[in-house]
Amino acid sequence: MLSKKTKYGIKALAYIARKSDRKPVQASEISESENISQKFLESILLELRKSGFLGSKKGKGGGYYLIKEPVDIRMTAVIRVLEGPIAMVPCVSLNYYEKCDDCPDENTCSVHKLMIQVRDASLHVLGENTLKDIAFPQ
Amino acid sequence: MLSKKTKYGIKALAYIARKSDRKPVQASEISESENISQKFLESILLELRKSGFLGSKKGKGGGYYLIKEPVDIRMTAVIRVLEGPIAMVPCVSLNYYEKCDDCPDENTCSVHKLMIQVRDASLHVLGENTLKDIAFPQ
DNA sequence: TTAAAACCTAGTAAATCTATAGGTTAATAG
DNA sequence: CTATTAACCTATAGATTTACTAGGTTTTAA
Repeated sequence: MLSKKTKYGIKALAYIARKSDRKPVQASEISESENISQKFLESILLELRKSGFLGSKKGKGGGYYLIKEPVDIRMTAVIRVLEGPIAMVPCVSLNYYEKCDDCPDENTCSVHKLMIQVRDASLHVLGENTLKDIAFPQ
Repeated sequence: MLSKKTKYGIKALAYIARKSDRKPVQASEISESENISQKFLESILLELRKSGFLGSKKGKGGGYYLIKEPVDIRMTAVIRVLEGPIAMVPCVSLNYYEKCDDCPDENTCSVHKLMIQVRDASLHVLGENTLKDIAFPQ
């Protein structure tokens, strides 16, 4: 399951992307428009800034703005930052690999092979979709 | 993320499927062989029995056995019973649909369309794979 | 009659999620 | 220079979920 944090984060990025003029967008505006608790959203936007998706400007007229073009932001990258691994088990995660306690050998694990397939399928979808695709659906 | 419960459940089913003679398999045997806490495993096997995947026999020589052929057990069905929805958000779940609090209109939600694609990709993989495929990998 | 194994109920420690509270700092407008 | 705005920061807390554990009861076979 996708956490609310990730969901809100994606929605916020899409909202900012849709405001094509490069003027900063305030957290309060996104919060109201997307029905997200403002304080919670602030922490998410902060995280997105720290991880290099957003820039920010303080004070009056300040807010958040995209640093890269929407077409250059893959959804894999966004989800990895906000949610963590895309894989359903750590032992098949490319970016957050962890060995399972219970498995002596991954190659003979019945779950392992299946989860690699699921991971690759998700990875394909999320890697093909960029922020542009989700902010401006056709 | 896949819960341990689901992971253990799949491993247990695969273990039982591999014992091709139809004699009941004890929880203790699976527990030892697959490194799963026995009590926890018992509760999982019980759930799998109640949901129609396994039959059971009490007393000495008792245990759990498959009710259907492995080839007739899709991984979608197993995961839905143990884990719940396959979709990453309830609003795109086929079997566990729920409306989002924050979304006035799903059709204009940027996350919605993306998550439908992810769901369909996962559904395809999990629907193509049966217990036979994961118990007897080639 | 004894042992084995499924079955049942309850509880619990730890982690995670979803925020909220209450401020500080920096930038802008007047 | 001052007031206002909005990002930034730290801490905390309630709710939920996860991953078990404890301690039994019931059924079956030898």
